[in-house]
Amino acid sequence: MTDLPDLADFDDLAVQSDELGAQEQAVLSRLADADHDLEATALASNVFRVATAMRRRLEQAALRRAGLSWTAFKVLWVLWIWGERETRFVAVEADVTKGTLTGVVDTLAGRGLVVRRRHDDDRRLVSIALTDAGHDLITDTFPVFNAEERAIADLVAPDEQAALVRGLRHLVAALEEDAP
Amino acid sequence: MTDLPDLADFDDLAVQSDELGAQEQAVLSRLADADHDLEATALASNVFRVATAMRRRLEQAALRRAGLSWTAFKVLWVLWIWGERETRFVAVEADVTKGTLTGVVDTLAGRGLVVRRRHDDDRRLVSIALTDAGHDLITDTFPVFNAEERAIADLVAPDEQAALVRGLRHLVAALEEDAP
DNA sequence: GGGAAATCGGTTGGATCCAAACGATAGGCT
DNA sequence: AGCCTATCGTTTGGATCCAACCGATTTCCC
Repeated sequence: MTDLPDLADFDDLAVQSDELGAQEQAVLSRLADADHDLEATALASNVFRVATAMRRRLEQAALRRAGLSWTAFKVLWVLWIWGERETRFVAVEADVTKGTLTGVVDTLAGRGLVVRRRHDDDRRLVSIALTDAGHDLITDTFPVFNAEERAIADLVAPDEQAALVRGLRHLVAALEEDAP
Repeated sequence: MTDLPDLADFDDLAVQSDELGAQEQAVLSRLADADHDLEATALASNVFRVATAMRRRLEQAALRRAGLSWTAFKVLWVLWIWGERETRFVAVEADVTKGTLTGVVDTLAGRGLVVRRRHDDDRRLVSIALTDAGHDLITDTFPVFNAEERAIADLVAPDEQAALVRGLRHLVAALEEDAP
């Protein structure tokens, strides 16, 4: 097989702006002549790149030391915010399926961070609550997490940050309203 | 145990704007008195909510029918954009670890969608390429995926979409530059 | 030429993640 | 009272996901 080119070989691709990363440049090259919507791709791909980079930073800076996965943290946080809640509610708030939540709660319960309680009257329902250890862990971890959120937010100017939040809220609302 | 409150019980929480969802309202209630940066939380949480909702829509509308997971699709797409590439390159572009990529490529190779080739000269290296079947699948799937990206982008006004993309690109660049 | 360090892709162990199905339970209707 | 439908949380099967580690290979230095 012939020698494979280096990524740097693509620096000479025509671009719309020097803001674009190499991946977007390659996409332009590949798709520009075709019936593809690059602006739409730009929105989606940049949302995902931001989300992935932010999550990685937050996991490294705040969750690793606490030994928490992303979703485990979200579950503790939802219970901290809302108090003892039923499984179906926590799954919605943590944005995972009930099946996934069962597994994550198994892990947290195994560490003594949460407990499950069967509902007295409707025995289909199970509620989940933080233990003292779980409460201590989330109150220790959240400030570190929030400080890193602040550090990330400070990477852009205040007015741009506000504009981003506004636009993202509009998009979230529209996505949730437009859901089938 | 006492009756657990309904989610609707929280509608009376004081809020900054009727744009806020119930979760942001609960966060305000819980955290507003404490040493927490809600604006920073707003940026991060809205990025993640948009990313999760978009991914769900794109998976439902375009990837499910093709039987592709999110990362499987990304791998096919990266190989389609860049051509045959080494494992280390594809892992970076698809934004997963080499270990994860190995598993995903196992799955795709098992379906006859990609092949692995050992490098002639440097026998540490393995490159991955689309098969004809893989090429057909990505060229069939991507237009559907892109149309859904367009439908999502059209949920906000063109000027707001442009502002979002610009802000997100700045944040991506800043995050990647600020990485340790 | 030989040894040390670095890199590569893959393996290990354990956790997450989903859709679909299941058993248990509740509510409505006849 | 009995049957049917719906809901709940869990289980199943299989895929993804990571950090850490491993064997194989390459490169560099003495």
